[in-house]
Amino acid sequence: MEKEEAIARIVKVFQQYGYEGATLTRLSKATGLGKASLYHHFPKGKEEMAAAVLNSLNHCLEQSILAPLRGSGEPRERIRLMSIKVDEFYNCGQQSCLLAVLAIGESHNLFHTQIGCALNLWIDTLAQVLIEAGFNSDAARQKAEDAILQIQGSLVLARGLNDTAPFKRVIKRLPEYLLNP
Amino acid sequence: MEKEEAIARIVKVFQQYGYEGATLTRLSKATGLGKASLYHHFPKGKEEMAAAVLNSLNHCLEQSILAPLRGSGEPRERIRLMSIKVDEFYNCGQQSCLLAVLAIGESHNLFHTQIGCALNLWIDTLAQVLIEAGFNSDAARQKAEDAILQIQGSLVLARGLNDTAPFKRVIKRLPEYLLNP
DNA sequence: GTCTATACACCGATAGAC
DNA sequence: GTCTATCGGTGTATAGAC
Repeated sequence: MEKEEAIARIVKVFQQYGYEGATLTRLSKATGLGKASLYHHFPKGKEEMAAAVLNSLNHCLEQSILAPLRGSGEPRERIRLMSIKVDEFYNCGQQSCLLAVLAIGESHNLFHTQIGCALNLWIDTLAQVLIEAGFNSDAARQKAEDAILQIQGSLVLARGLNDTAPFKRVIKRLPEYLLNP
Repeated sequence: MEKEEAIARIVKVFQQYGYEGATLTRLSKATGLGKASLYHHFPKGKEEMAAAVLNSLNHCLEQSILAPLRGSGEPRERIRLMSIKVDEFYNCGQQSCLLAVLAIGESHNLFHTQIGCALNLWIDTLAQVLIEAGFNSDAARQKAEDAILQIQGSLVLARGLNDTAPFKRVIKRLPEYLLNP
């Protein structure tokens, strides 16, 4: 599908500029399509593009992060794999999280349900691994929430300090942090 | 000063909508001033308003968070006080961090230096307290960075999950987290 | 399916009366 | 110091040719 490539480029525009800053002009330049062509693929315009972008993100999250977590190996190995995939997913900390960016401005009202679902799904899936690793339900949920929280915080700091070191540090210690009692 | 009150209202618009979403119409409604009146107070328009908002934030950060950290009491007591002030500062997790919001979109290019300085100042001041508490320089810096990272991450999660619990949890355990070896 | 041309609303910004 | 009125530019969205 060529549409997948277009969506991938649209994702980057929303990530970098946020919902309000992702203008049709920028989206047009990023995809190489004219404005009218964008409306051919996304009849409801920008809102539909953002929805498609969130669907794409859910798909990527599922394929590259959640699927490994639900795998059949040792919990420690699955978490190690997730860390690697998270590192790839955010390009070593150089990219903002779309879920966090779209939680600001008008897009918050439009998509807060889907944003919440995506975050919760990630947390729940990670918590399940921790339960398998021997933690009780509450501790697992809290640790999982904490892991996502640290990933998000490290992305904010990486952007704010213009230095990916905080992200790299969080990713590196993630398996140890999650599995230590 | 009445201008302080106007800036306080402008802050909330930038927090909620981001730089691109903070339109003059919204800023006008929020302050009760006409567009032309806003230009009387901020001749360079929106960019100057955002700069004023960042100055105001730096002032608030200094007064309510950094000053207590530089106080003369026990490190443990100063950090406890900071936690309380951070809780107030972000309205118990209901408000986004302006530094994080302005690090997205065009405002990132305009203000990334000031955003980085503000974050670094906070981290450095906190690290100094930890050094006084007995940590070596590297450990103190890392712990301080981690604390700010967790605060930022908890704000992202609070917004994304529409639940301030993650923020409250981070704030509650902050003193213990920072001072345990 | 893509383009050019265009419609209309809103944006940031300014002029000038009060 | 605030307002109304207005400017040029840009935003989203559409019409219609190819």
